[in-house]
Amino acid sequence: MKALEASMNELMGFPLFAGYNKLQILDLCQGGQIMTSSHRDILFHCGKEAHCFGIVLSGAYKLTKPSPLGEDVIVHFSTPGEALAAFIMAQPRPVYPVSAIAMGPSRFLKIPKENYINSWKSHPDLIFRIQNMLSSRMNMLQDQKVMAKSPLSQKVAMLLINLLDKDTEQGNASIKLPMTRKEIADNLGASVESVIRIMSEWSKQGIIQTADQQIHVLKVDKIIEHLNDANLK
Amino acid sequence: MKALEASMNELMGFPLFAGYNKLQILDLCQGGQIMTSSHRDILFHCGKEAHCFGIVLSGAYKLTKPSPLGEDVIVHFSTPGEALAAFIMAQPRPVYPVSAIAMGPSRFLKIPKENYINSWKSHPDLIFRIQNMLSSRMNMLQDQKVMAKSPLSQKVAMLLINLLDKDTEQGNASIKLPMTRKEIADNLGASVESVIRIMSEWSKQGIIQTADQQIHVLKVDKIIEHLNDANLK
DNA sequence: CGCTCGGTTGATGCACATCAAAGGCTGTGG
DNA sequence: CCACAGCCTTTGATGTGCATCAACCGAGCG
Repeated sequence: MKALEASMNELMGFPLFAGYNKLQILDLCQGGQIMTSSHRDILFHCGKEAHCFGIVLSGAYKLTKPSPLGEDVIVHFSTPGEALAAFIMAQPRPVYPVSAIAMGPSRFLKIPKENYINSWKSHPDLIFRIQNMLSSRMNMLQDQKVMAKSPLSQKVAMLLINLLDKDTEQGNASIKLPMTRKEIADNLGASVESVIRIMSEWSKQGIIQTADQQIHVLKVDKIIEHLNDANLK
Repeated sequence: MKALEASMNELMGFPLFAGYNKLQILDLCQGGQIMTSSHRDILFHCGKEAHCFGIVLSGAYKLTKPSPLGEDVIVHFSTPGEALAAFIMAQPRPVYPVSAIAMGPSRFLKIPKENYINSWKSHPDLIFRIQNMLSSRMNMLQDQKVMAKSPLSQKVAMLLINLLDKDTEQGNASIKLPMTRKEIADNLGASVESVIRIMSEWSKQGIIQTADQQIHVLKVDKIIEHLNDANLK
């Protein structure tokens, strides 16, 4: 738990706080703490009562939920600038619907629930931005649901596209967060082996390339093409 | 499009407006129209610009989205009291992310977008209720995602439980909306035939019973048991 | 050096989708 | 009033995408 000031630059860069000045942000985040997590550290547990919400500062967190079969399913990947658990603060006695686990070293600004109910509530524009975040996350979930009957390779393609950083330069792009095949599988509801079979095929074809947990997409158009193609492979 | 007054009783009964009086509700809904839909009427189309949001008054609507394979996937079933498209009103130029189609005769209160941005926005409690609706819908989507690897029969069981009306009397309950097996399949990302095979088995065992599109669950505990059971069937 | 973790590959089987065919039911138009 | 077209349900036969099981390898690490 370090000083809030130190991360002010990051905070001011996030769309969530666009147009707010330093003082306003300090007020909104007062009493907040900066949590630094190592790889696989757990930020909060699914099912526990939620006293805080917060914002991802750096790195990434995966949001997981235990399946009836014991293994954890990854519901969402959260990247810097995203708000976590803000959506449930409006409930009388909120409970985390998922667990949050760090993927590599990450940092998180943890803010007390009271702030949301007191100061955030009186900023309708802020609440609207939260609402937009939430609705865009729901959209992603719906899009995934729509692909339920598509072949696994298309689901993988979709996931890659969604996670791509937009610094595309001539059809070349990469995914910032360190992601294992298992995590991809856990997100898609598939088995590791199946994901590997698909992705190593793409590696051979030079469409993607993995180095040190970082996935680079060399031929974005090929992936998109695959996404739209009716014929599988 | 009938007078708003006529449906005031319904509106006042919804949790969304709990604690609000007639005048306040009239103000919030001013300029609204009551749409009456017949079976399979389309309320709005996925992809069209959204000038209105609204509230389901009676009957039910299914929210669908076209899949890459052409067929429509059902993303959600909306029942009376639920708000539709309210979540996206905060966007500068909102577009319906799904289509809404009536299941049997239904009624819908259609409210202009401006109301949300003007009058609704200044009622933080109202916005919080909307946010809670949205987050509970997202929870359902997440729960479904978690069951991705479970056998189909458990997914069907889960769906039935979620749709059950809570007027349970000695393990007997029923689902209000008229639902075909195809709609269940379209919601679960399965084929009609598979759903039928599962449900007719349950019918034979006297666990459920269908009459005139209404599904009655005679032995709720059996369904719940099936949901938790590790062994499939 | 044993350990865990991530990736990879092959063999086998099963839960579903798919295809096909048929009967009941409702509404619609000639 | 009958014919016809849709829609919903059902049942059986056949095929397949992917899970599962079982190994094995290389790399980082205490």
